[in-house]
This record gives sequence, C-alpha cells and structure tokens, in this order.
Amino acid sequence: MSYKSEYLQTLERRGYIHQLTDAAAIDARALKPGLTAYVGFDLTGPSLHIGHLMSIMMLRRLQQHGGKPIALMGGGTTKVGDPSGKDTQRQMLDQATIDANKASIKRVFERFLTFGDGPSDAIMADNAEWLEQLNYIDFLRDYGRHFSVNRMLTMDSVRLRLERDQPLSFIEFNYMVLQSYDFVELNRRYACVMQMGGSDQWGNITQGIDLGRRVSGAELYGLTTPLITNADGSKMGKTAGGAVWLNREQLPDWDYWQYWRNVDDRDVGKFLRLFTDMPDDEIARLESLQGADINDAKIALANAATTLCRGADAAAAAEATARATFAEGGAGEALPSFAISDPTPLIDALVLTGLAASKGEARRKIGENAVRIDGEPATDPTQPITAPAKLSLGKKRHALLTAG
RNA sequence: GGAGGGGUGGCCGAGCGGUCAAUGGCAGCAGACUGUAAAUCUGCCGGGUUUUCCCUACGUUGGUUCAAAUCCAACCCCCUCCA
Repeated sequence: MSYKSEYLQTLERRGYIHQLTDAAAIDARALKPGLTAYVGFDLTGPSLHIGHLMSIMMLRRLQQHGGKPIALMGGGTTKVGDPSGKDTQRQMLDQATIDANKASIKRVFERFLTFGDGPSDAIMADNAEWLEQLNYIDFLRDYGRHFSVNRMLTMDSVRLRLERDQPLSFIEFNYMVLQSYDFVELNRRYACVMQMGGSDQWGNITQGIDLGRRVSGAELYGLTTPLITNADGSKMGKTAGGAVWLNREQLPDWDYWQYWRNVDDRDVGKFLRLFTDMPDDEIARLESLQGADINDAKIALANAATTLCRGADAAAAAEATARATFAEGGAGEALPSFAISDPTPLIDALVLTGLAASKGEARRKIGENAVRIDGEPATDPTQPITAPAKLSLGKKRHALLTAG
C-alpha cells in the first residue's frame, strides 16, 4: 500500500504499522493538519518500560508530522484491569499507588512530546476524570446497550481466557467497555479521531470505533503497532533485572544505555528506525556494517535512544564510561558506585554492590573465576577490599567502591 | 448447595512416607570462543556457614509417624459438571 500522507509513509517505512481500520480514510485525514490521536497507558507501575516505547514513539511521530497527540493516563481503567494478553487478574491497586504511579509516569512523556495549548501541542488526559463520574444505570442505558455480549465473547482478550479455562471476572470483562467509552469521550472533548496501540489492543480499539459511530455518529479510526520481538524470538525489553524502565529512578542511565548497546546484531536497524529519530540514510549506512563494526551502530543506537529518553548528557556520560570501562579496561564515572568506610570482605562487597544476590552466590561466582578486583582475578572470598576499587562480575557487570 | 479434579521453587511440570532443597524443561548467571553480538560447549542456579551442618520451602492450620511435598482432618482458593 502506498500512502499519500507523509505521516503514514513514515510510519510504514519505519515499521510501525500492523493494522489500520481504514487506511485510505486515515491517509486522507493525515493530509490535513491537526490529526488528533491518542494512546492509553495503564498506571500499574511507577514507570513505563521499553514495551511502551512503541506507543510513545507513535505519539512522537504524530507530533512530528503536525498532528496532535493525546497521552491518556488510565487513572480510571487501571482500577478495572485490562484482561488482554493476561492469564490472571492483576492485583488491585489502591488510589494512593495509582496517583503515585501517574505522577511518576507523566514525567517521561515530557521528554518525548511537547505539551501546550498550540494546535499540535500534546495533551495529557486522565480517564478518571470522566469514568469516576459515571452513574451505573445511566451508563448502562446510554452505552451498555450498544455492546453485544455475543461479540465481546469472541474478542481475543476474553476468548483466550475462556478457552484456557482461566478465570475472567466481571470487572475485567468491563474493561473494553470503559476503553471504548474513553475513545468517545476524547472525541467529544478534543476531537480525537484515532486510537493507537499495540496489536493486542485491536479489539478494544474497534469496539470504541463502533461505539463512537453509534452514539454520536463520529467516524473514528484505529491503528495498531506490531509486537516487537528480539531477533531470537523473545519478547523485547526483558533483561536480567526485569523490565527496562524508562524512568531514571527505576533504571539508571548507564543500564538504559547498556540495554541498547547490547541488542542482537540483527535488531540494530529495526530498533534505530523505531526508537530513534535518525534519518533513513544514516540508518542504512549503520545497518550495512559487518562483523565487529556493527558495534559502532550499536553505540549510535544507544546514544540516540538514551538521548531521547534520558537526555544527551546521560548518553554522553554512558558512552564515555563504556569506552573507559570496556575499551580501556578502566572505569567510568557512570558505573554504579557504592561507598564503604572500612575494608570490606570480598563476598560482602559483592552483595553490597548487587553483583551477587547472596553471599552463597558471591562465593560460587568467585569459585567460577568470574570475579575481578581492578581487573585482577580474585580467588579468596574473605579478601578485604579497600576503596577505591573496581569490582567486576563477568565481563559486563562492574561496580565502583569509593571511600565513604 | 452437590459431585469430581487441582493448588510444588521466576514460569511450566514430575514426585505421592525416608535415599527430596525436591527429576526434567524454560528463563537466568558465569566460564570457554568472540565483537560488551549470535550460535555452540561447560558449570552454576533457596538462604546461612568453619560445607557431608543448620535454617526456610511443596495453598493454610492442626494431626498420625522415629520420619511427610507425599497419609489423615479442617479451612482457603481455582477449574469442570450438576442444582
């Protein structure tokens, strides 16, 4: 399919498009300025992670092409819980946690989007604003009647749960109803005509489009992004420590940079297209590098992605530290640092720095010749360490001990 | 409410009175090889420790036994069918 709008051309070329509800209509609308679209985000944690980055980049691309992005905080829907792609109901969160999560999550958007009152400035909304006002009976009469349970039962989010004999509570069953209503409400308030999201959101999105047509005759659109996997087939964004968080409080800049620096060779081009603003020809050049030269492309990826999410200073510091640590065998200041006041036995230092989860593990790693102090292999678990020193576990994980 | 099935380590899934900290797979960590990649091979993979010792753990709480994840009772939760 060839698009007329620069917006869809870019999305297509960069690999963001999985499904469109009405490609021609969206294309036509994108030719005019002010296309308004939204993505919803649950507030289930204190930070979004790399798995959300696709959606965030979708909003960014929209803004880059003159559209108006809306980042919808799911202050209301988080209390209900989206069953899509899950086997079991999530733990219910209390209001204080949801509020704290929202405050924390909001911050990351300011790095990717420009907020304000201008025609293509981004808006942040929270569906708690309208969902918590709803009157149950009125809502059922005005909106509930437009939902076919027959059809809802065929949606993947519901059907898969039932087929696997996993429980699905009524509250979760209502999630798509509320999400559909969100779309209608955003259309009313902000003339939002498109909802975007991951491919697992297709059902929820099309339900919202139907609801909009029925209750207000609005013509709404949907666009989903493909599920991004690593070249080895695994789901993107999981590492040893868990999710790759976007917030600095949840994941230090150094680790964020390292995540991108260590992606599979085969993923470099794809990730550059999706998660950076780098021009196509530059990506093509980096992508054509062979063998060890691909490391240059990975550094470029890590710098660009980290600059977007954490700022140019963070990227530069991480790169400098990487060079000092890996290329020169020394240590850079962005490495995780821990203060010790007295000589500390090696195993305790390993636990303190988080390089080992327990003393037993620390002992085992020493036995496996995985531990080094200032680059020298260590074999005695009781050896006292005096700051300053660099502790290393394996080739990649390092920590600094400083006098304190 | 009735009948049946089930709840085991991050996940899946064996075990069904001692030899069980619990087979196997996945995930993870480390070593070798490399390029801070992939693939492959090897080791590790609850905690503590002076390492053939102690603690914690097989839904919860009690009980039987020299000894229980394994047997019994009650309770909680999940699934299926019936009402």
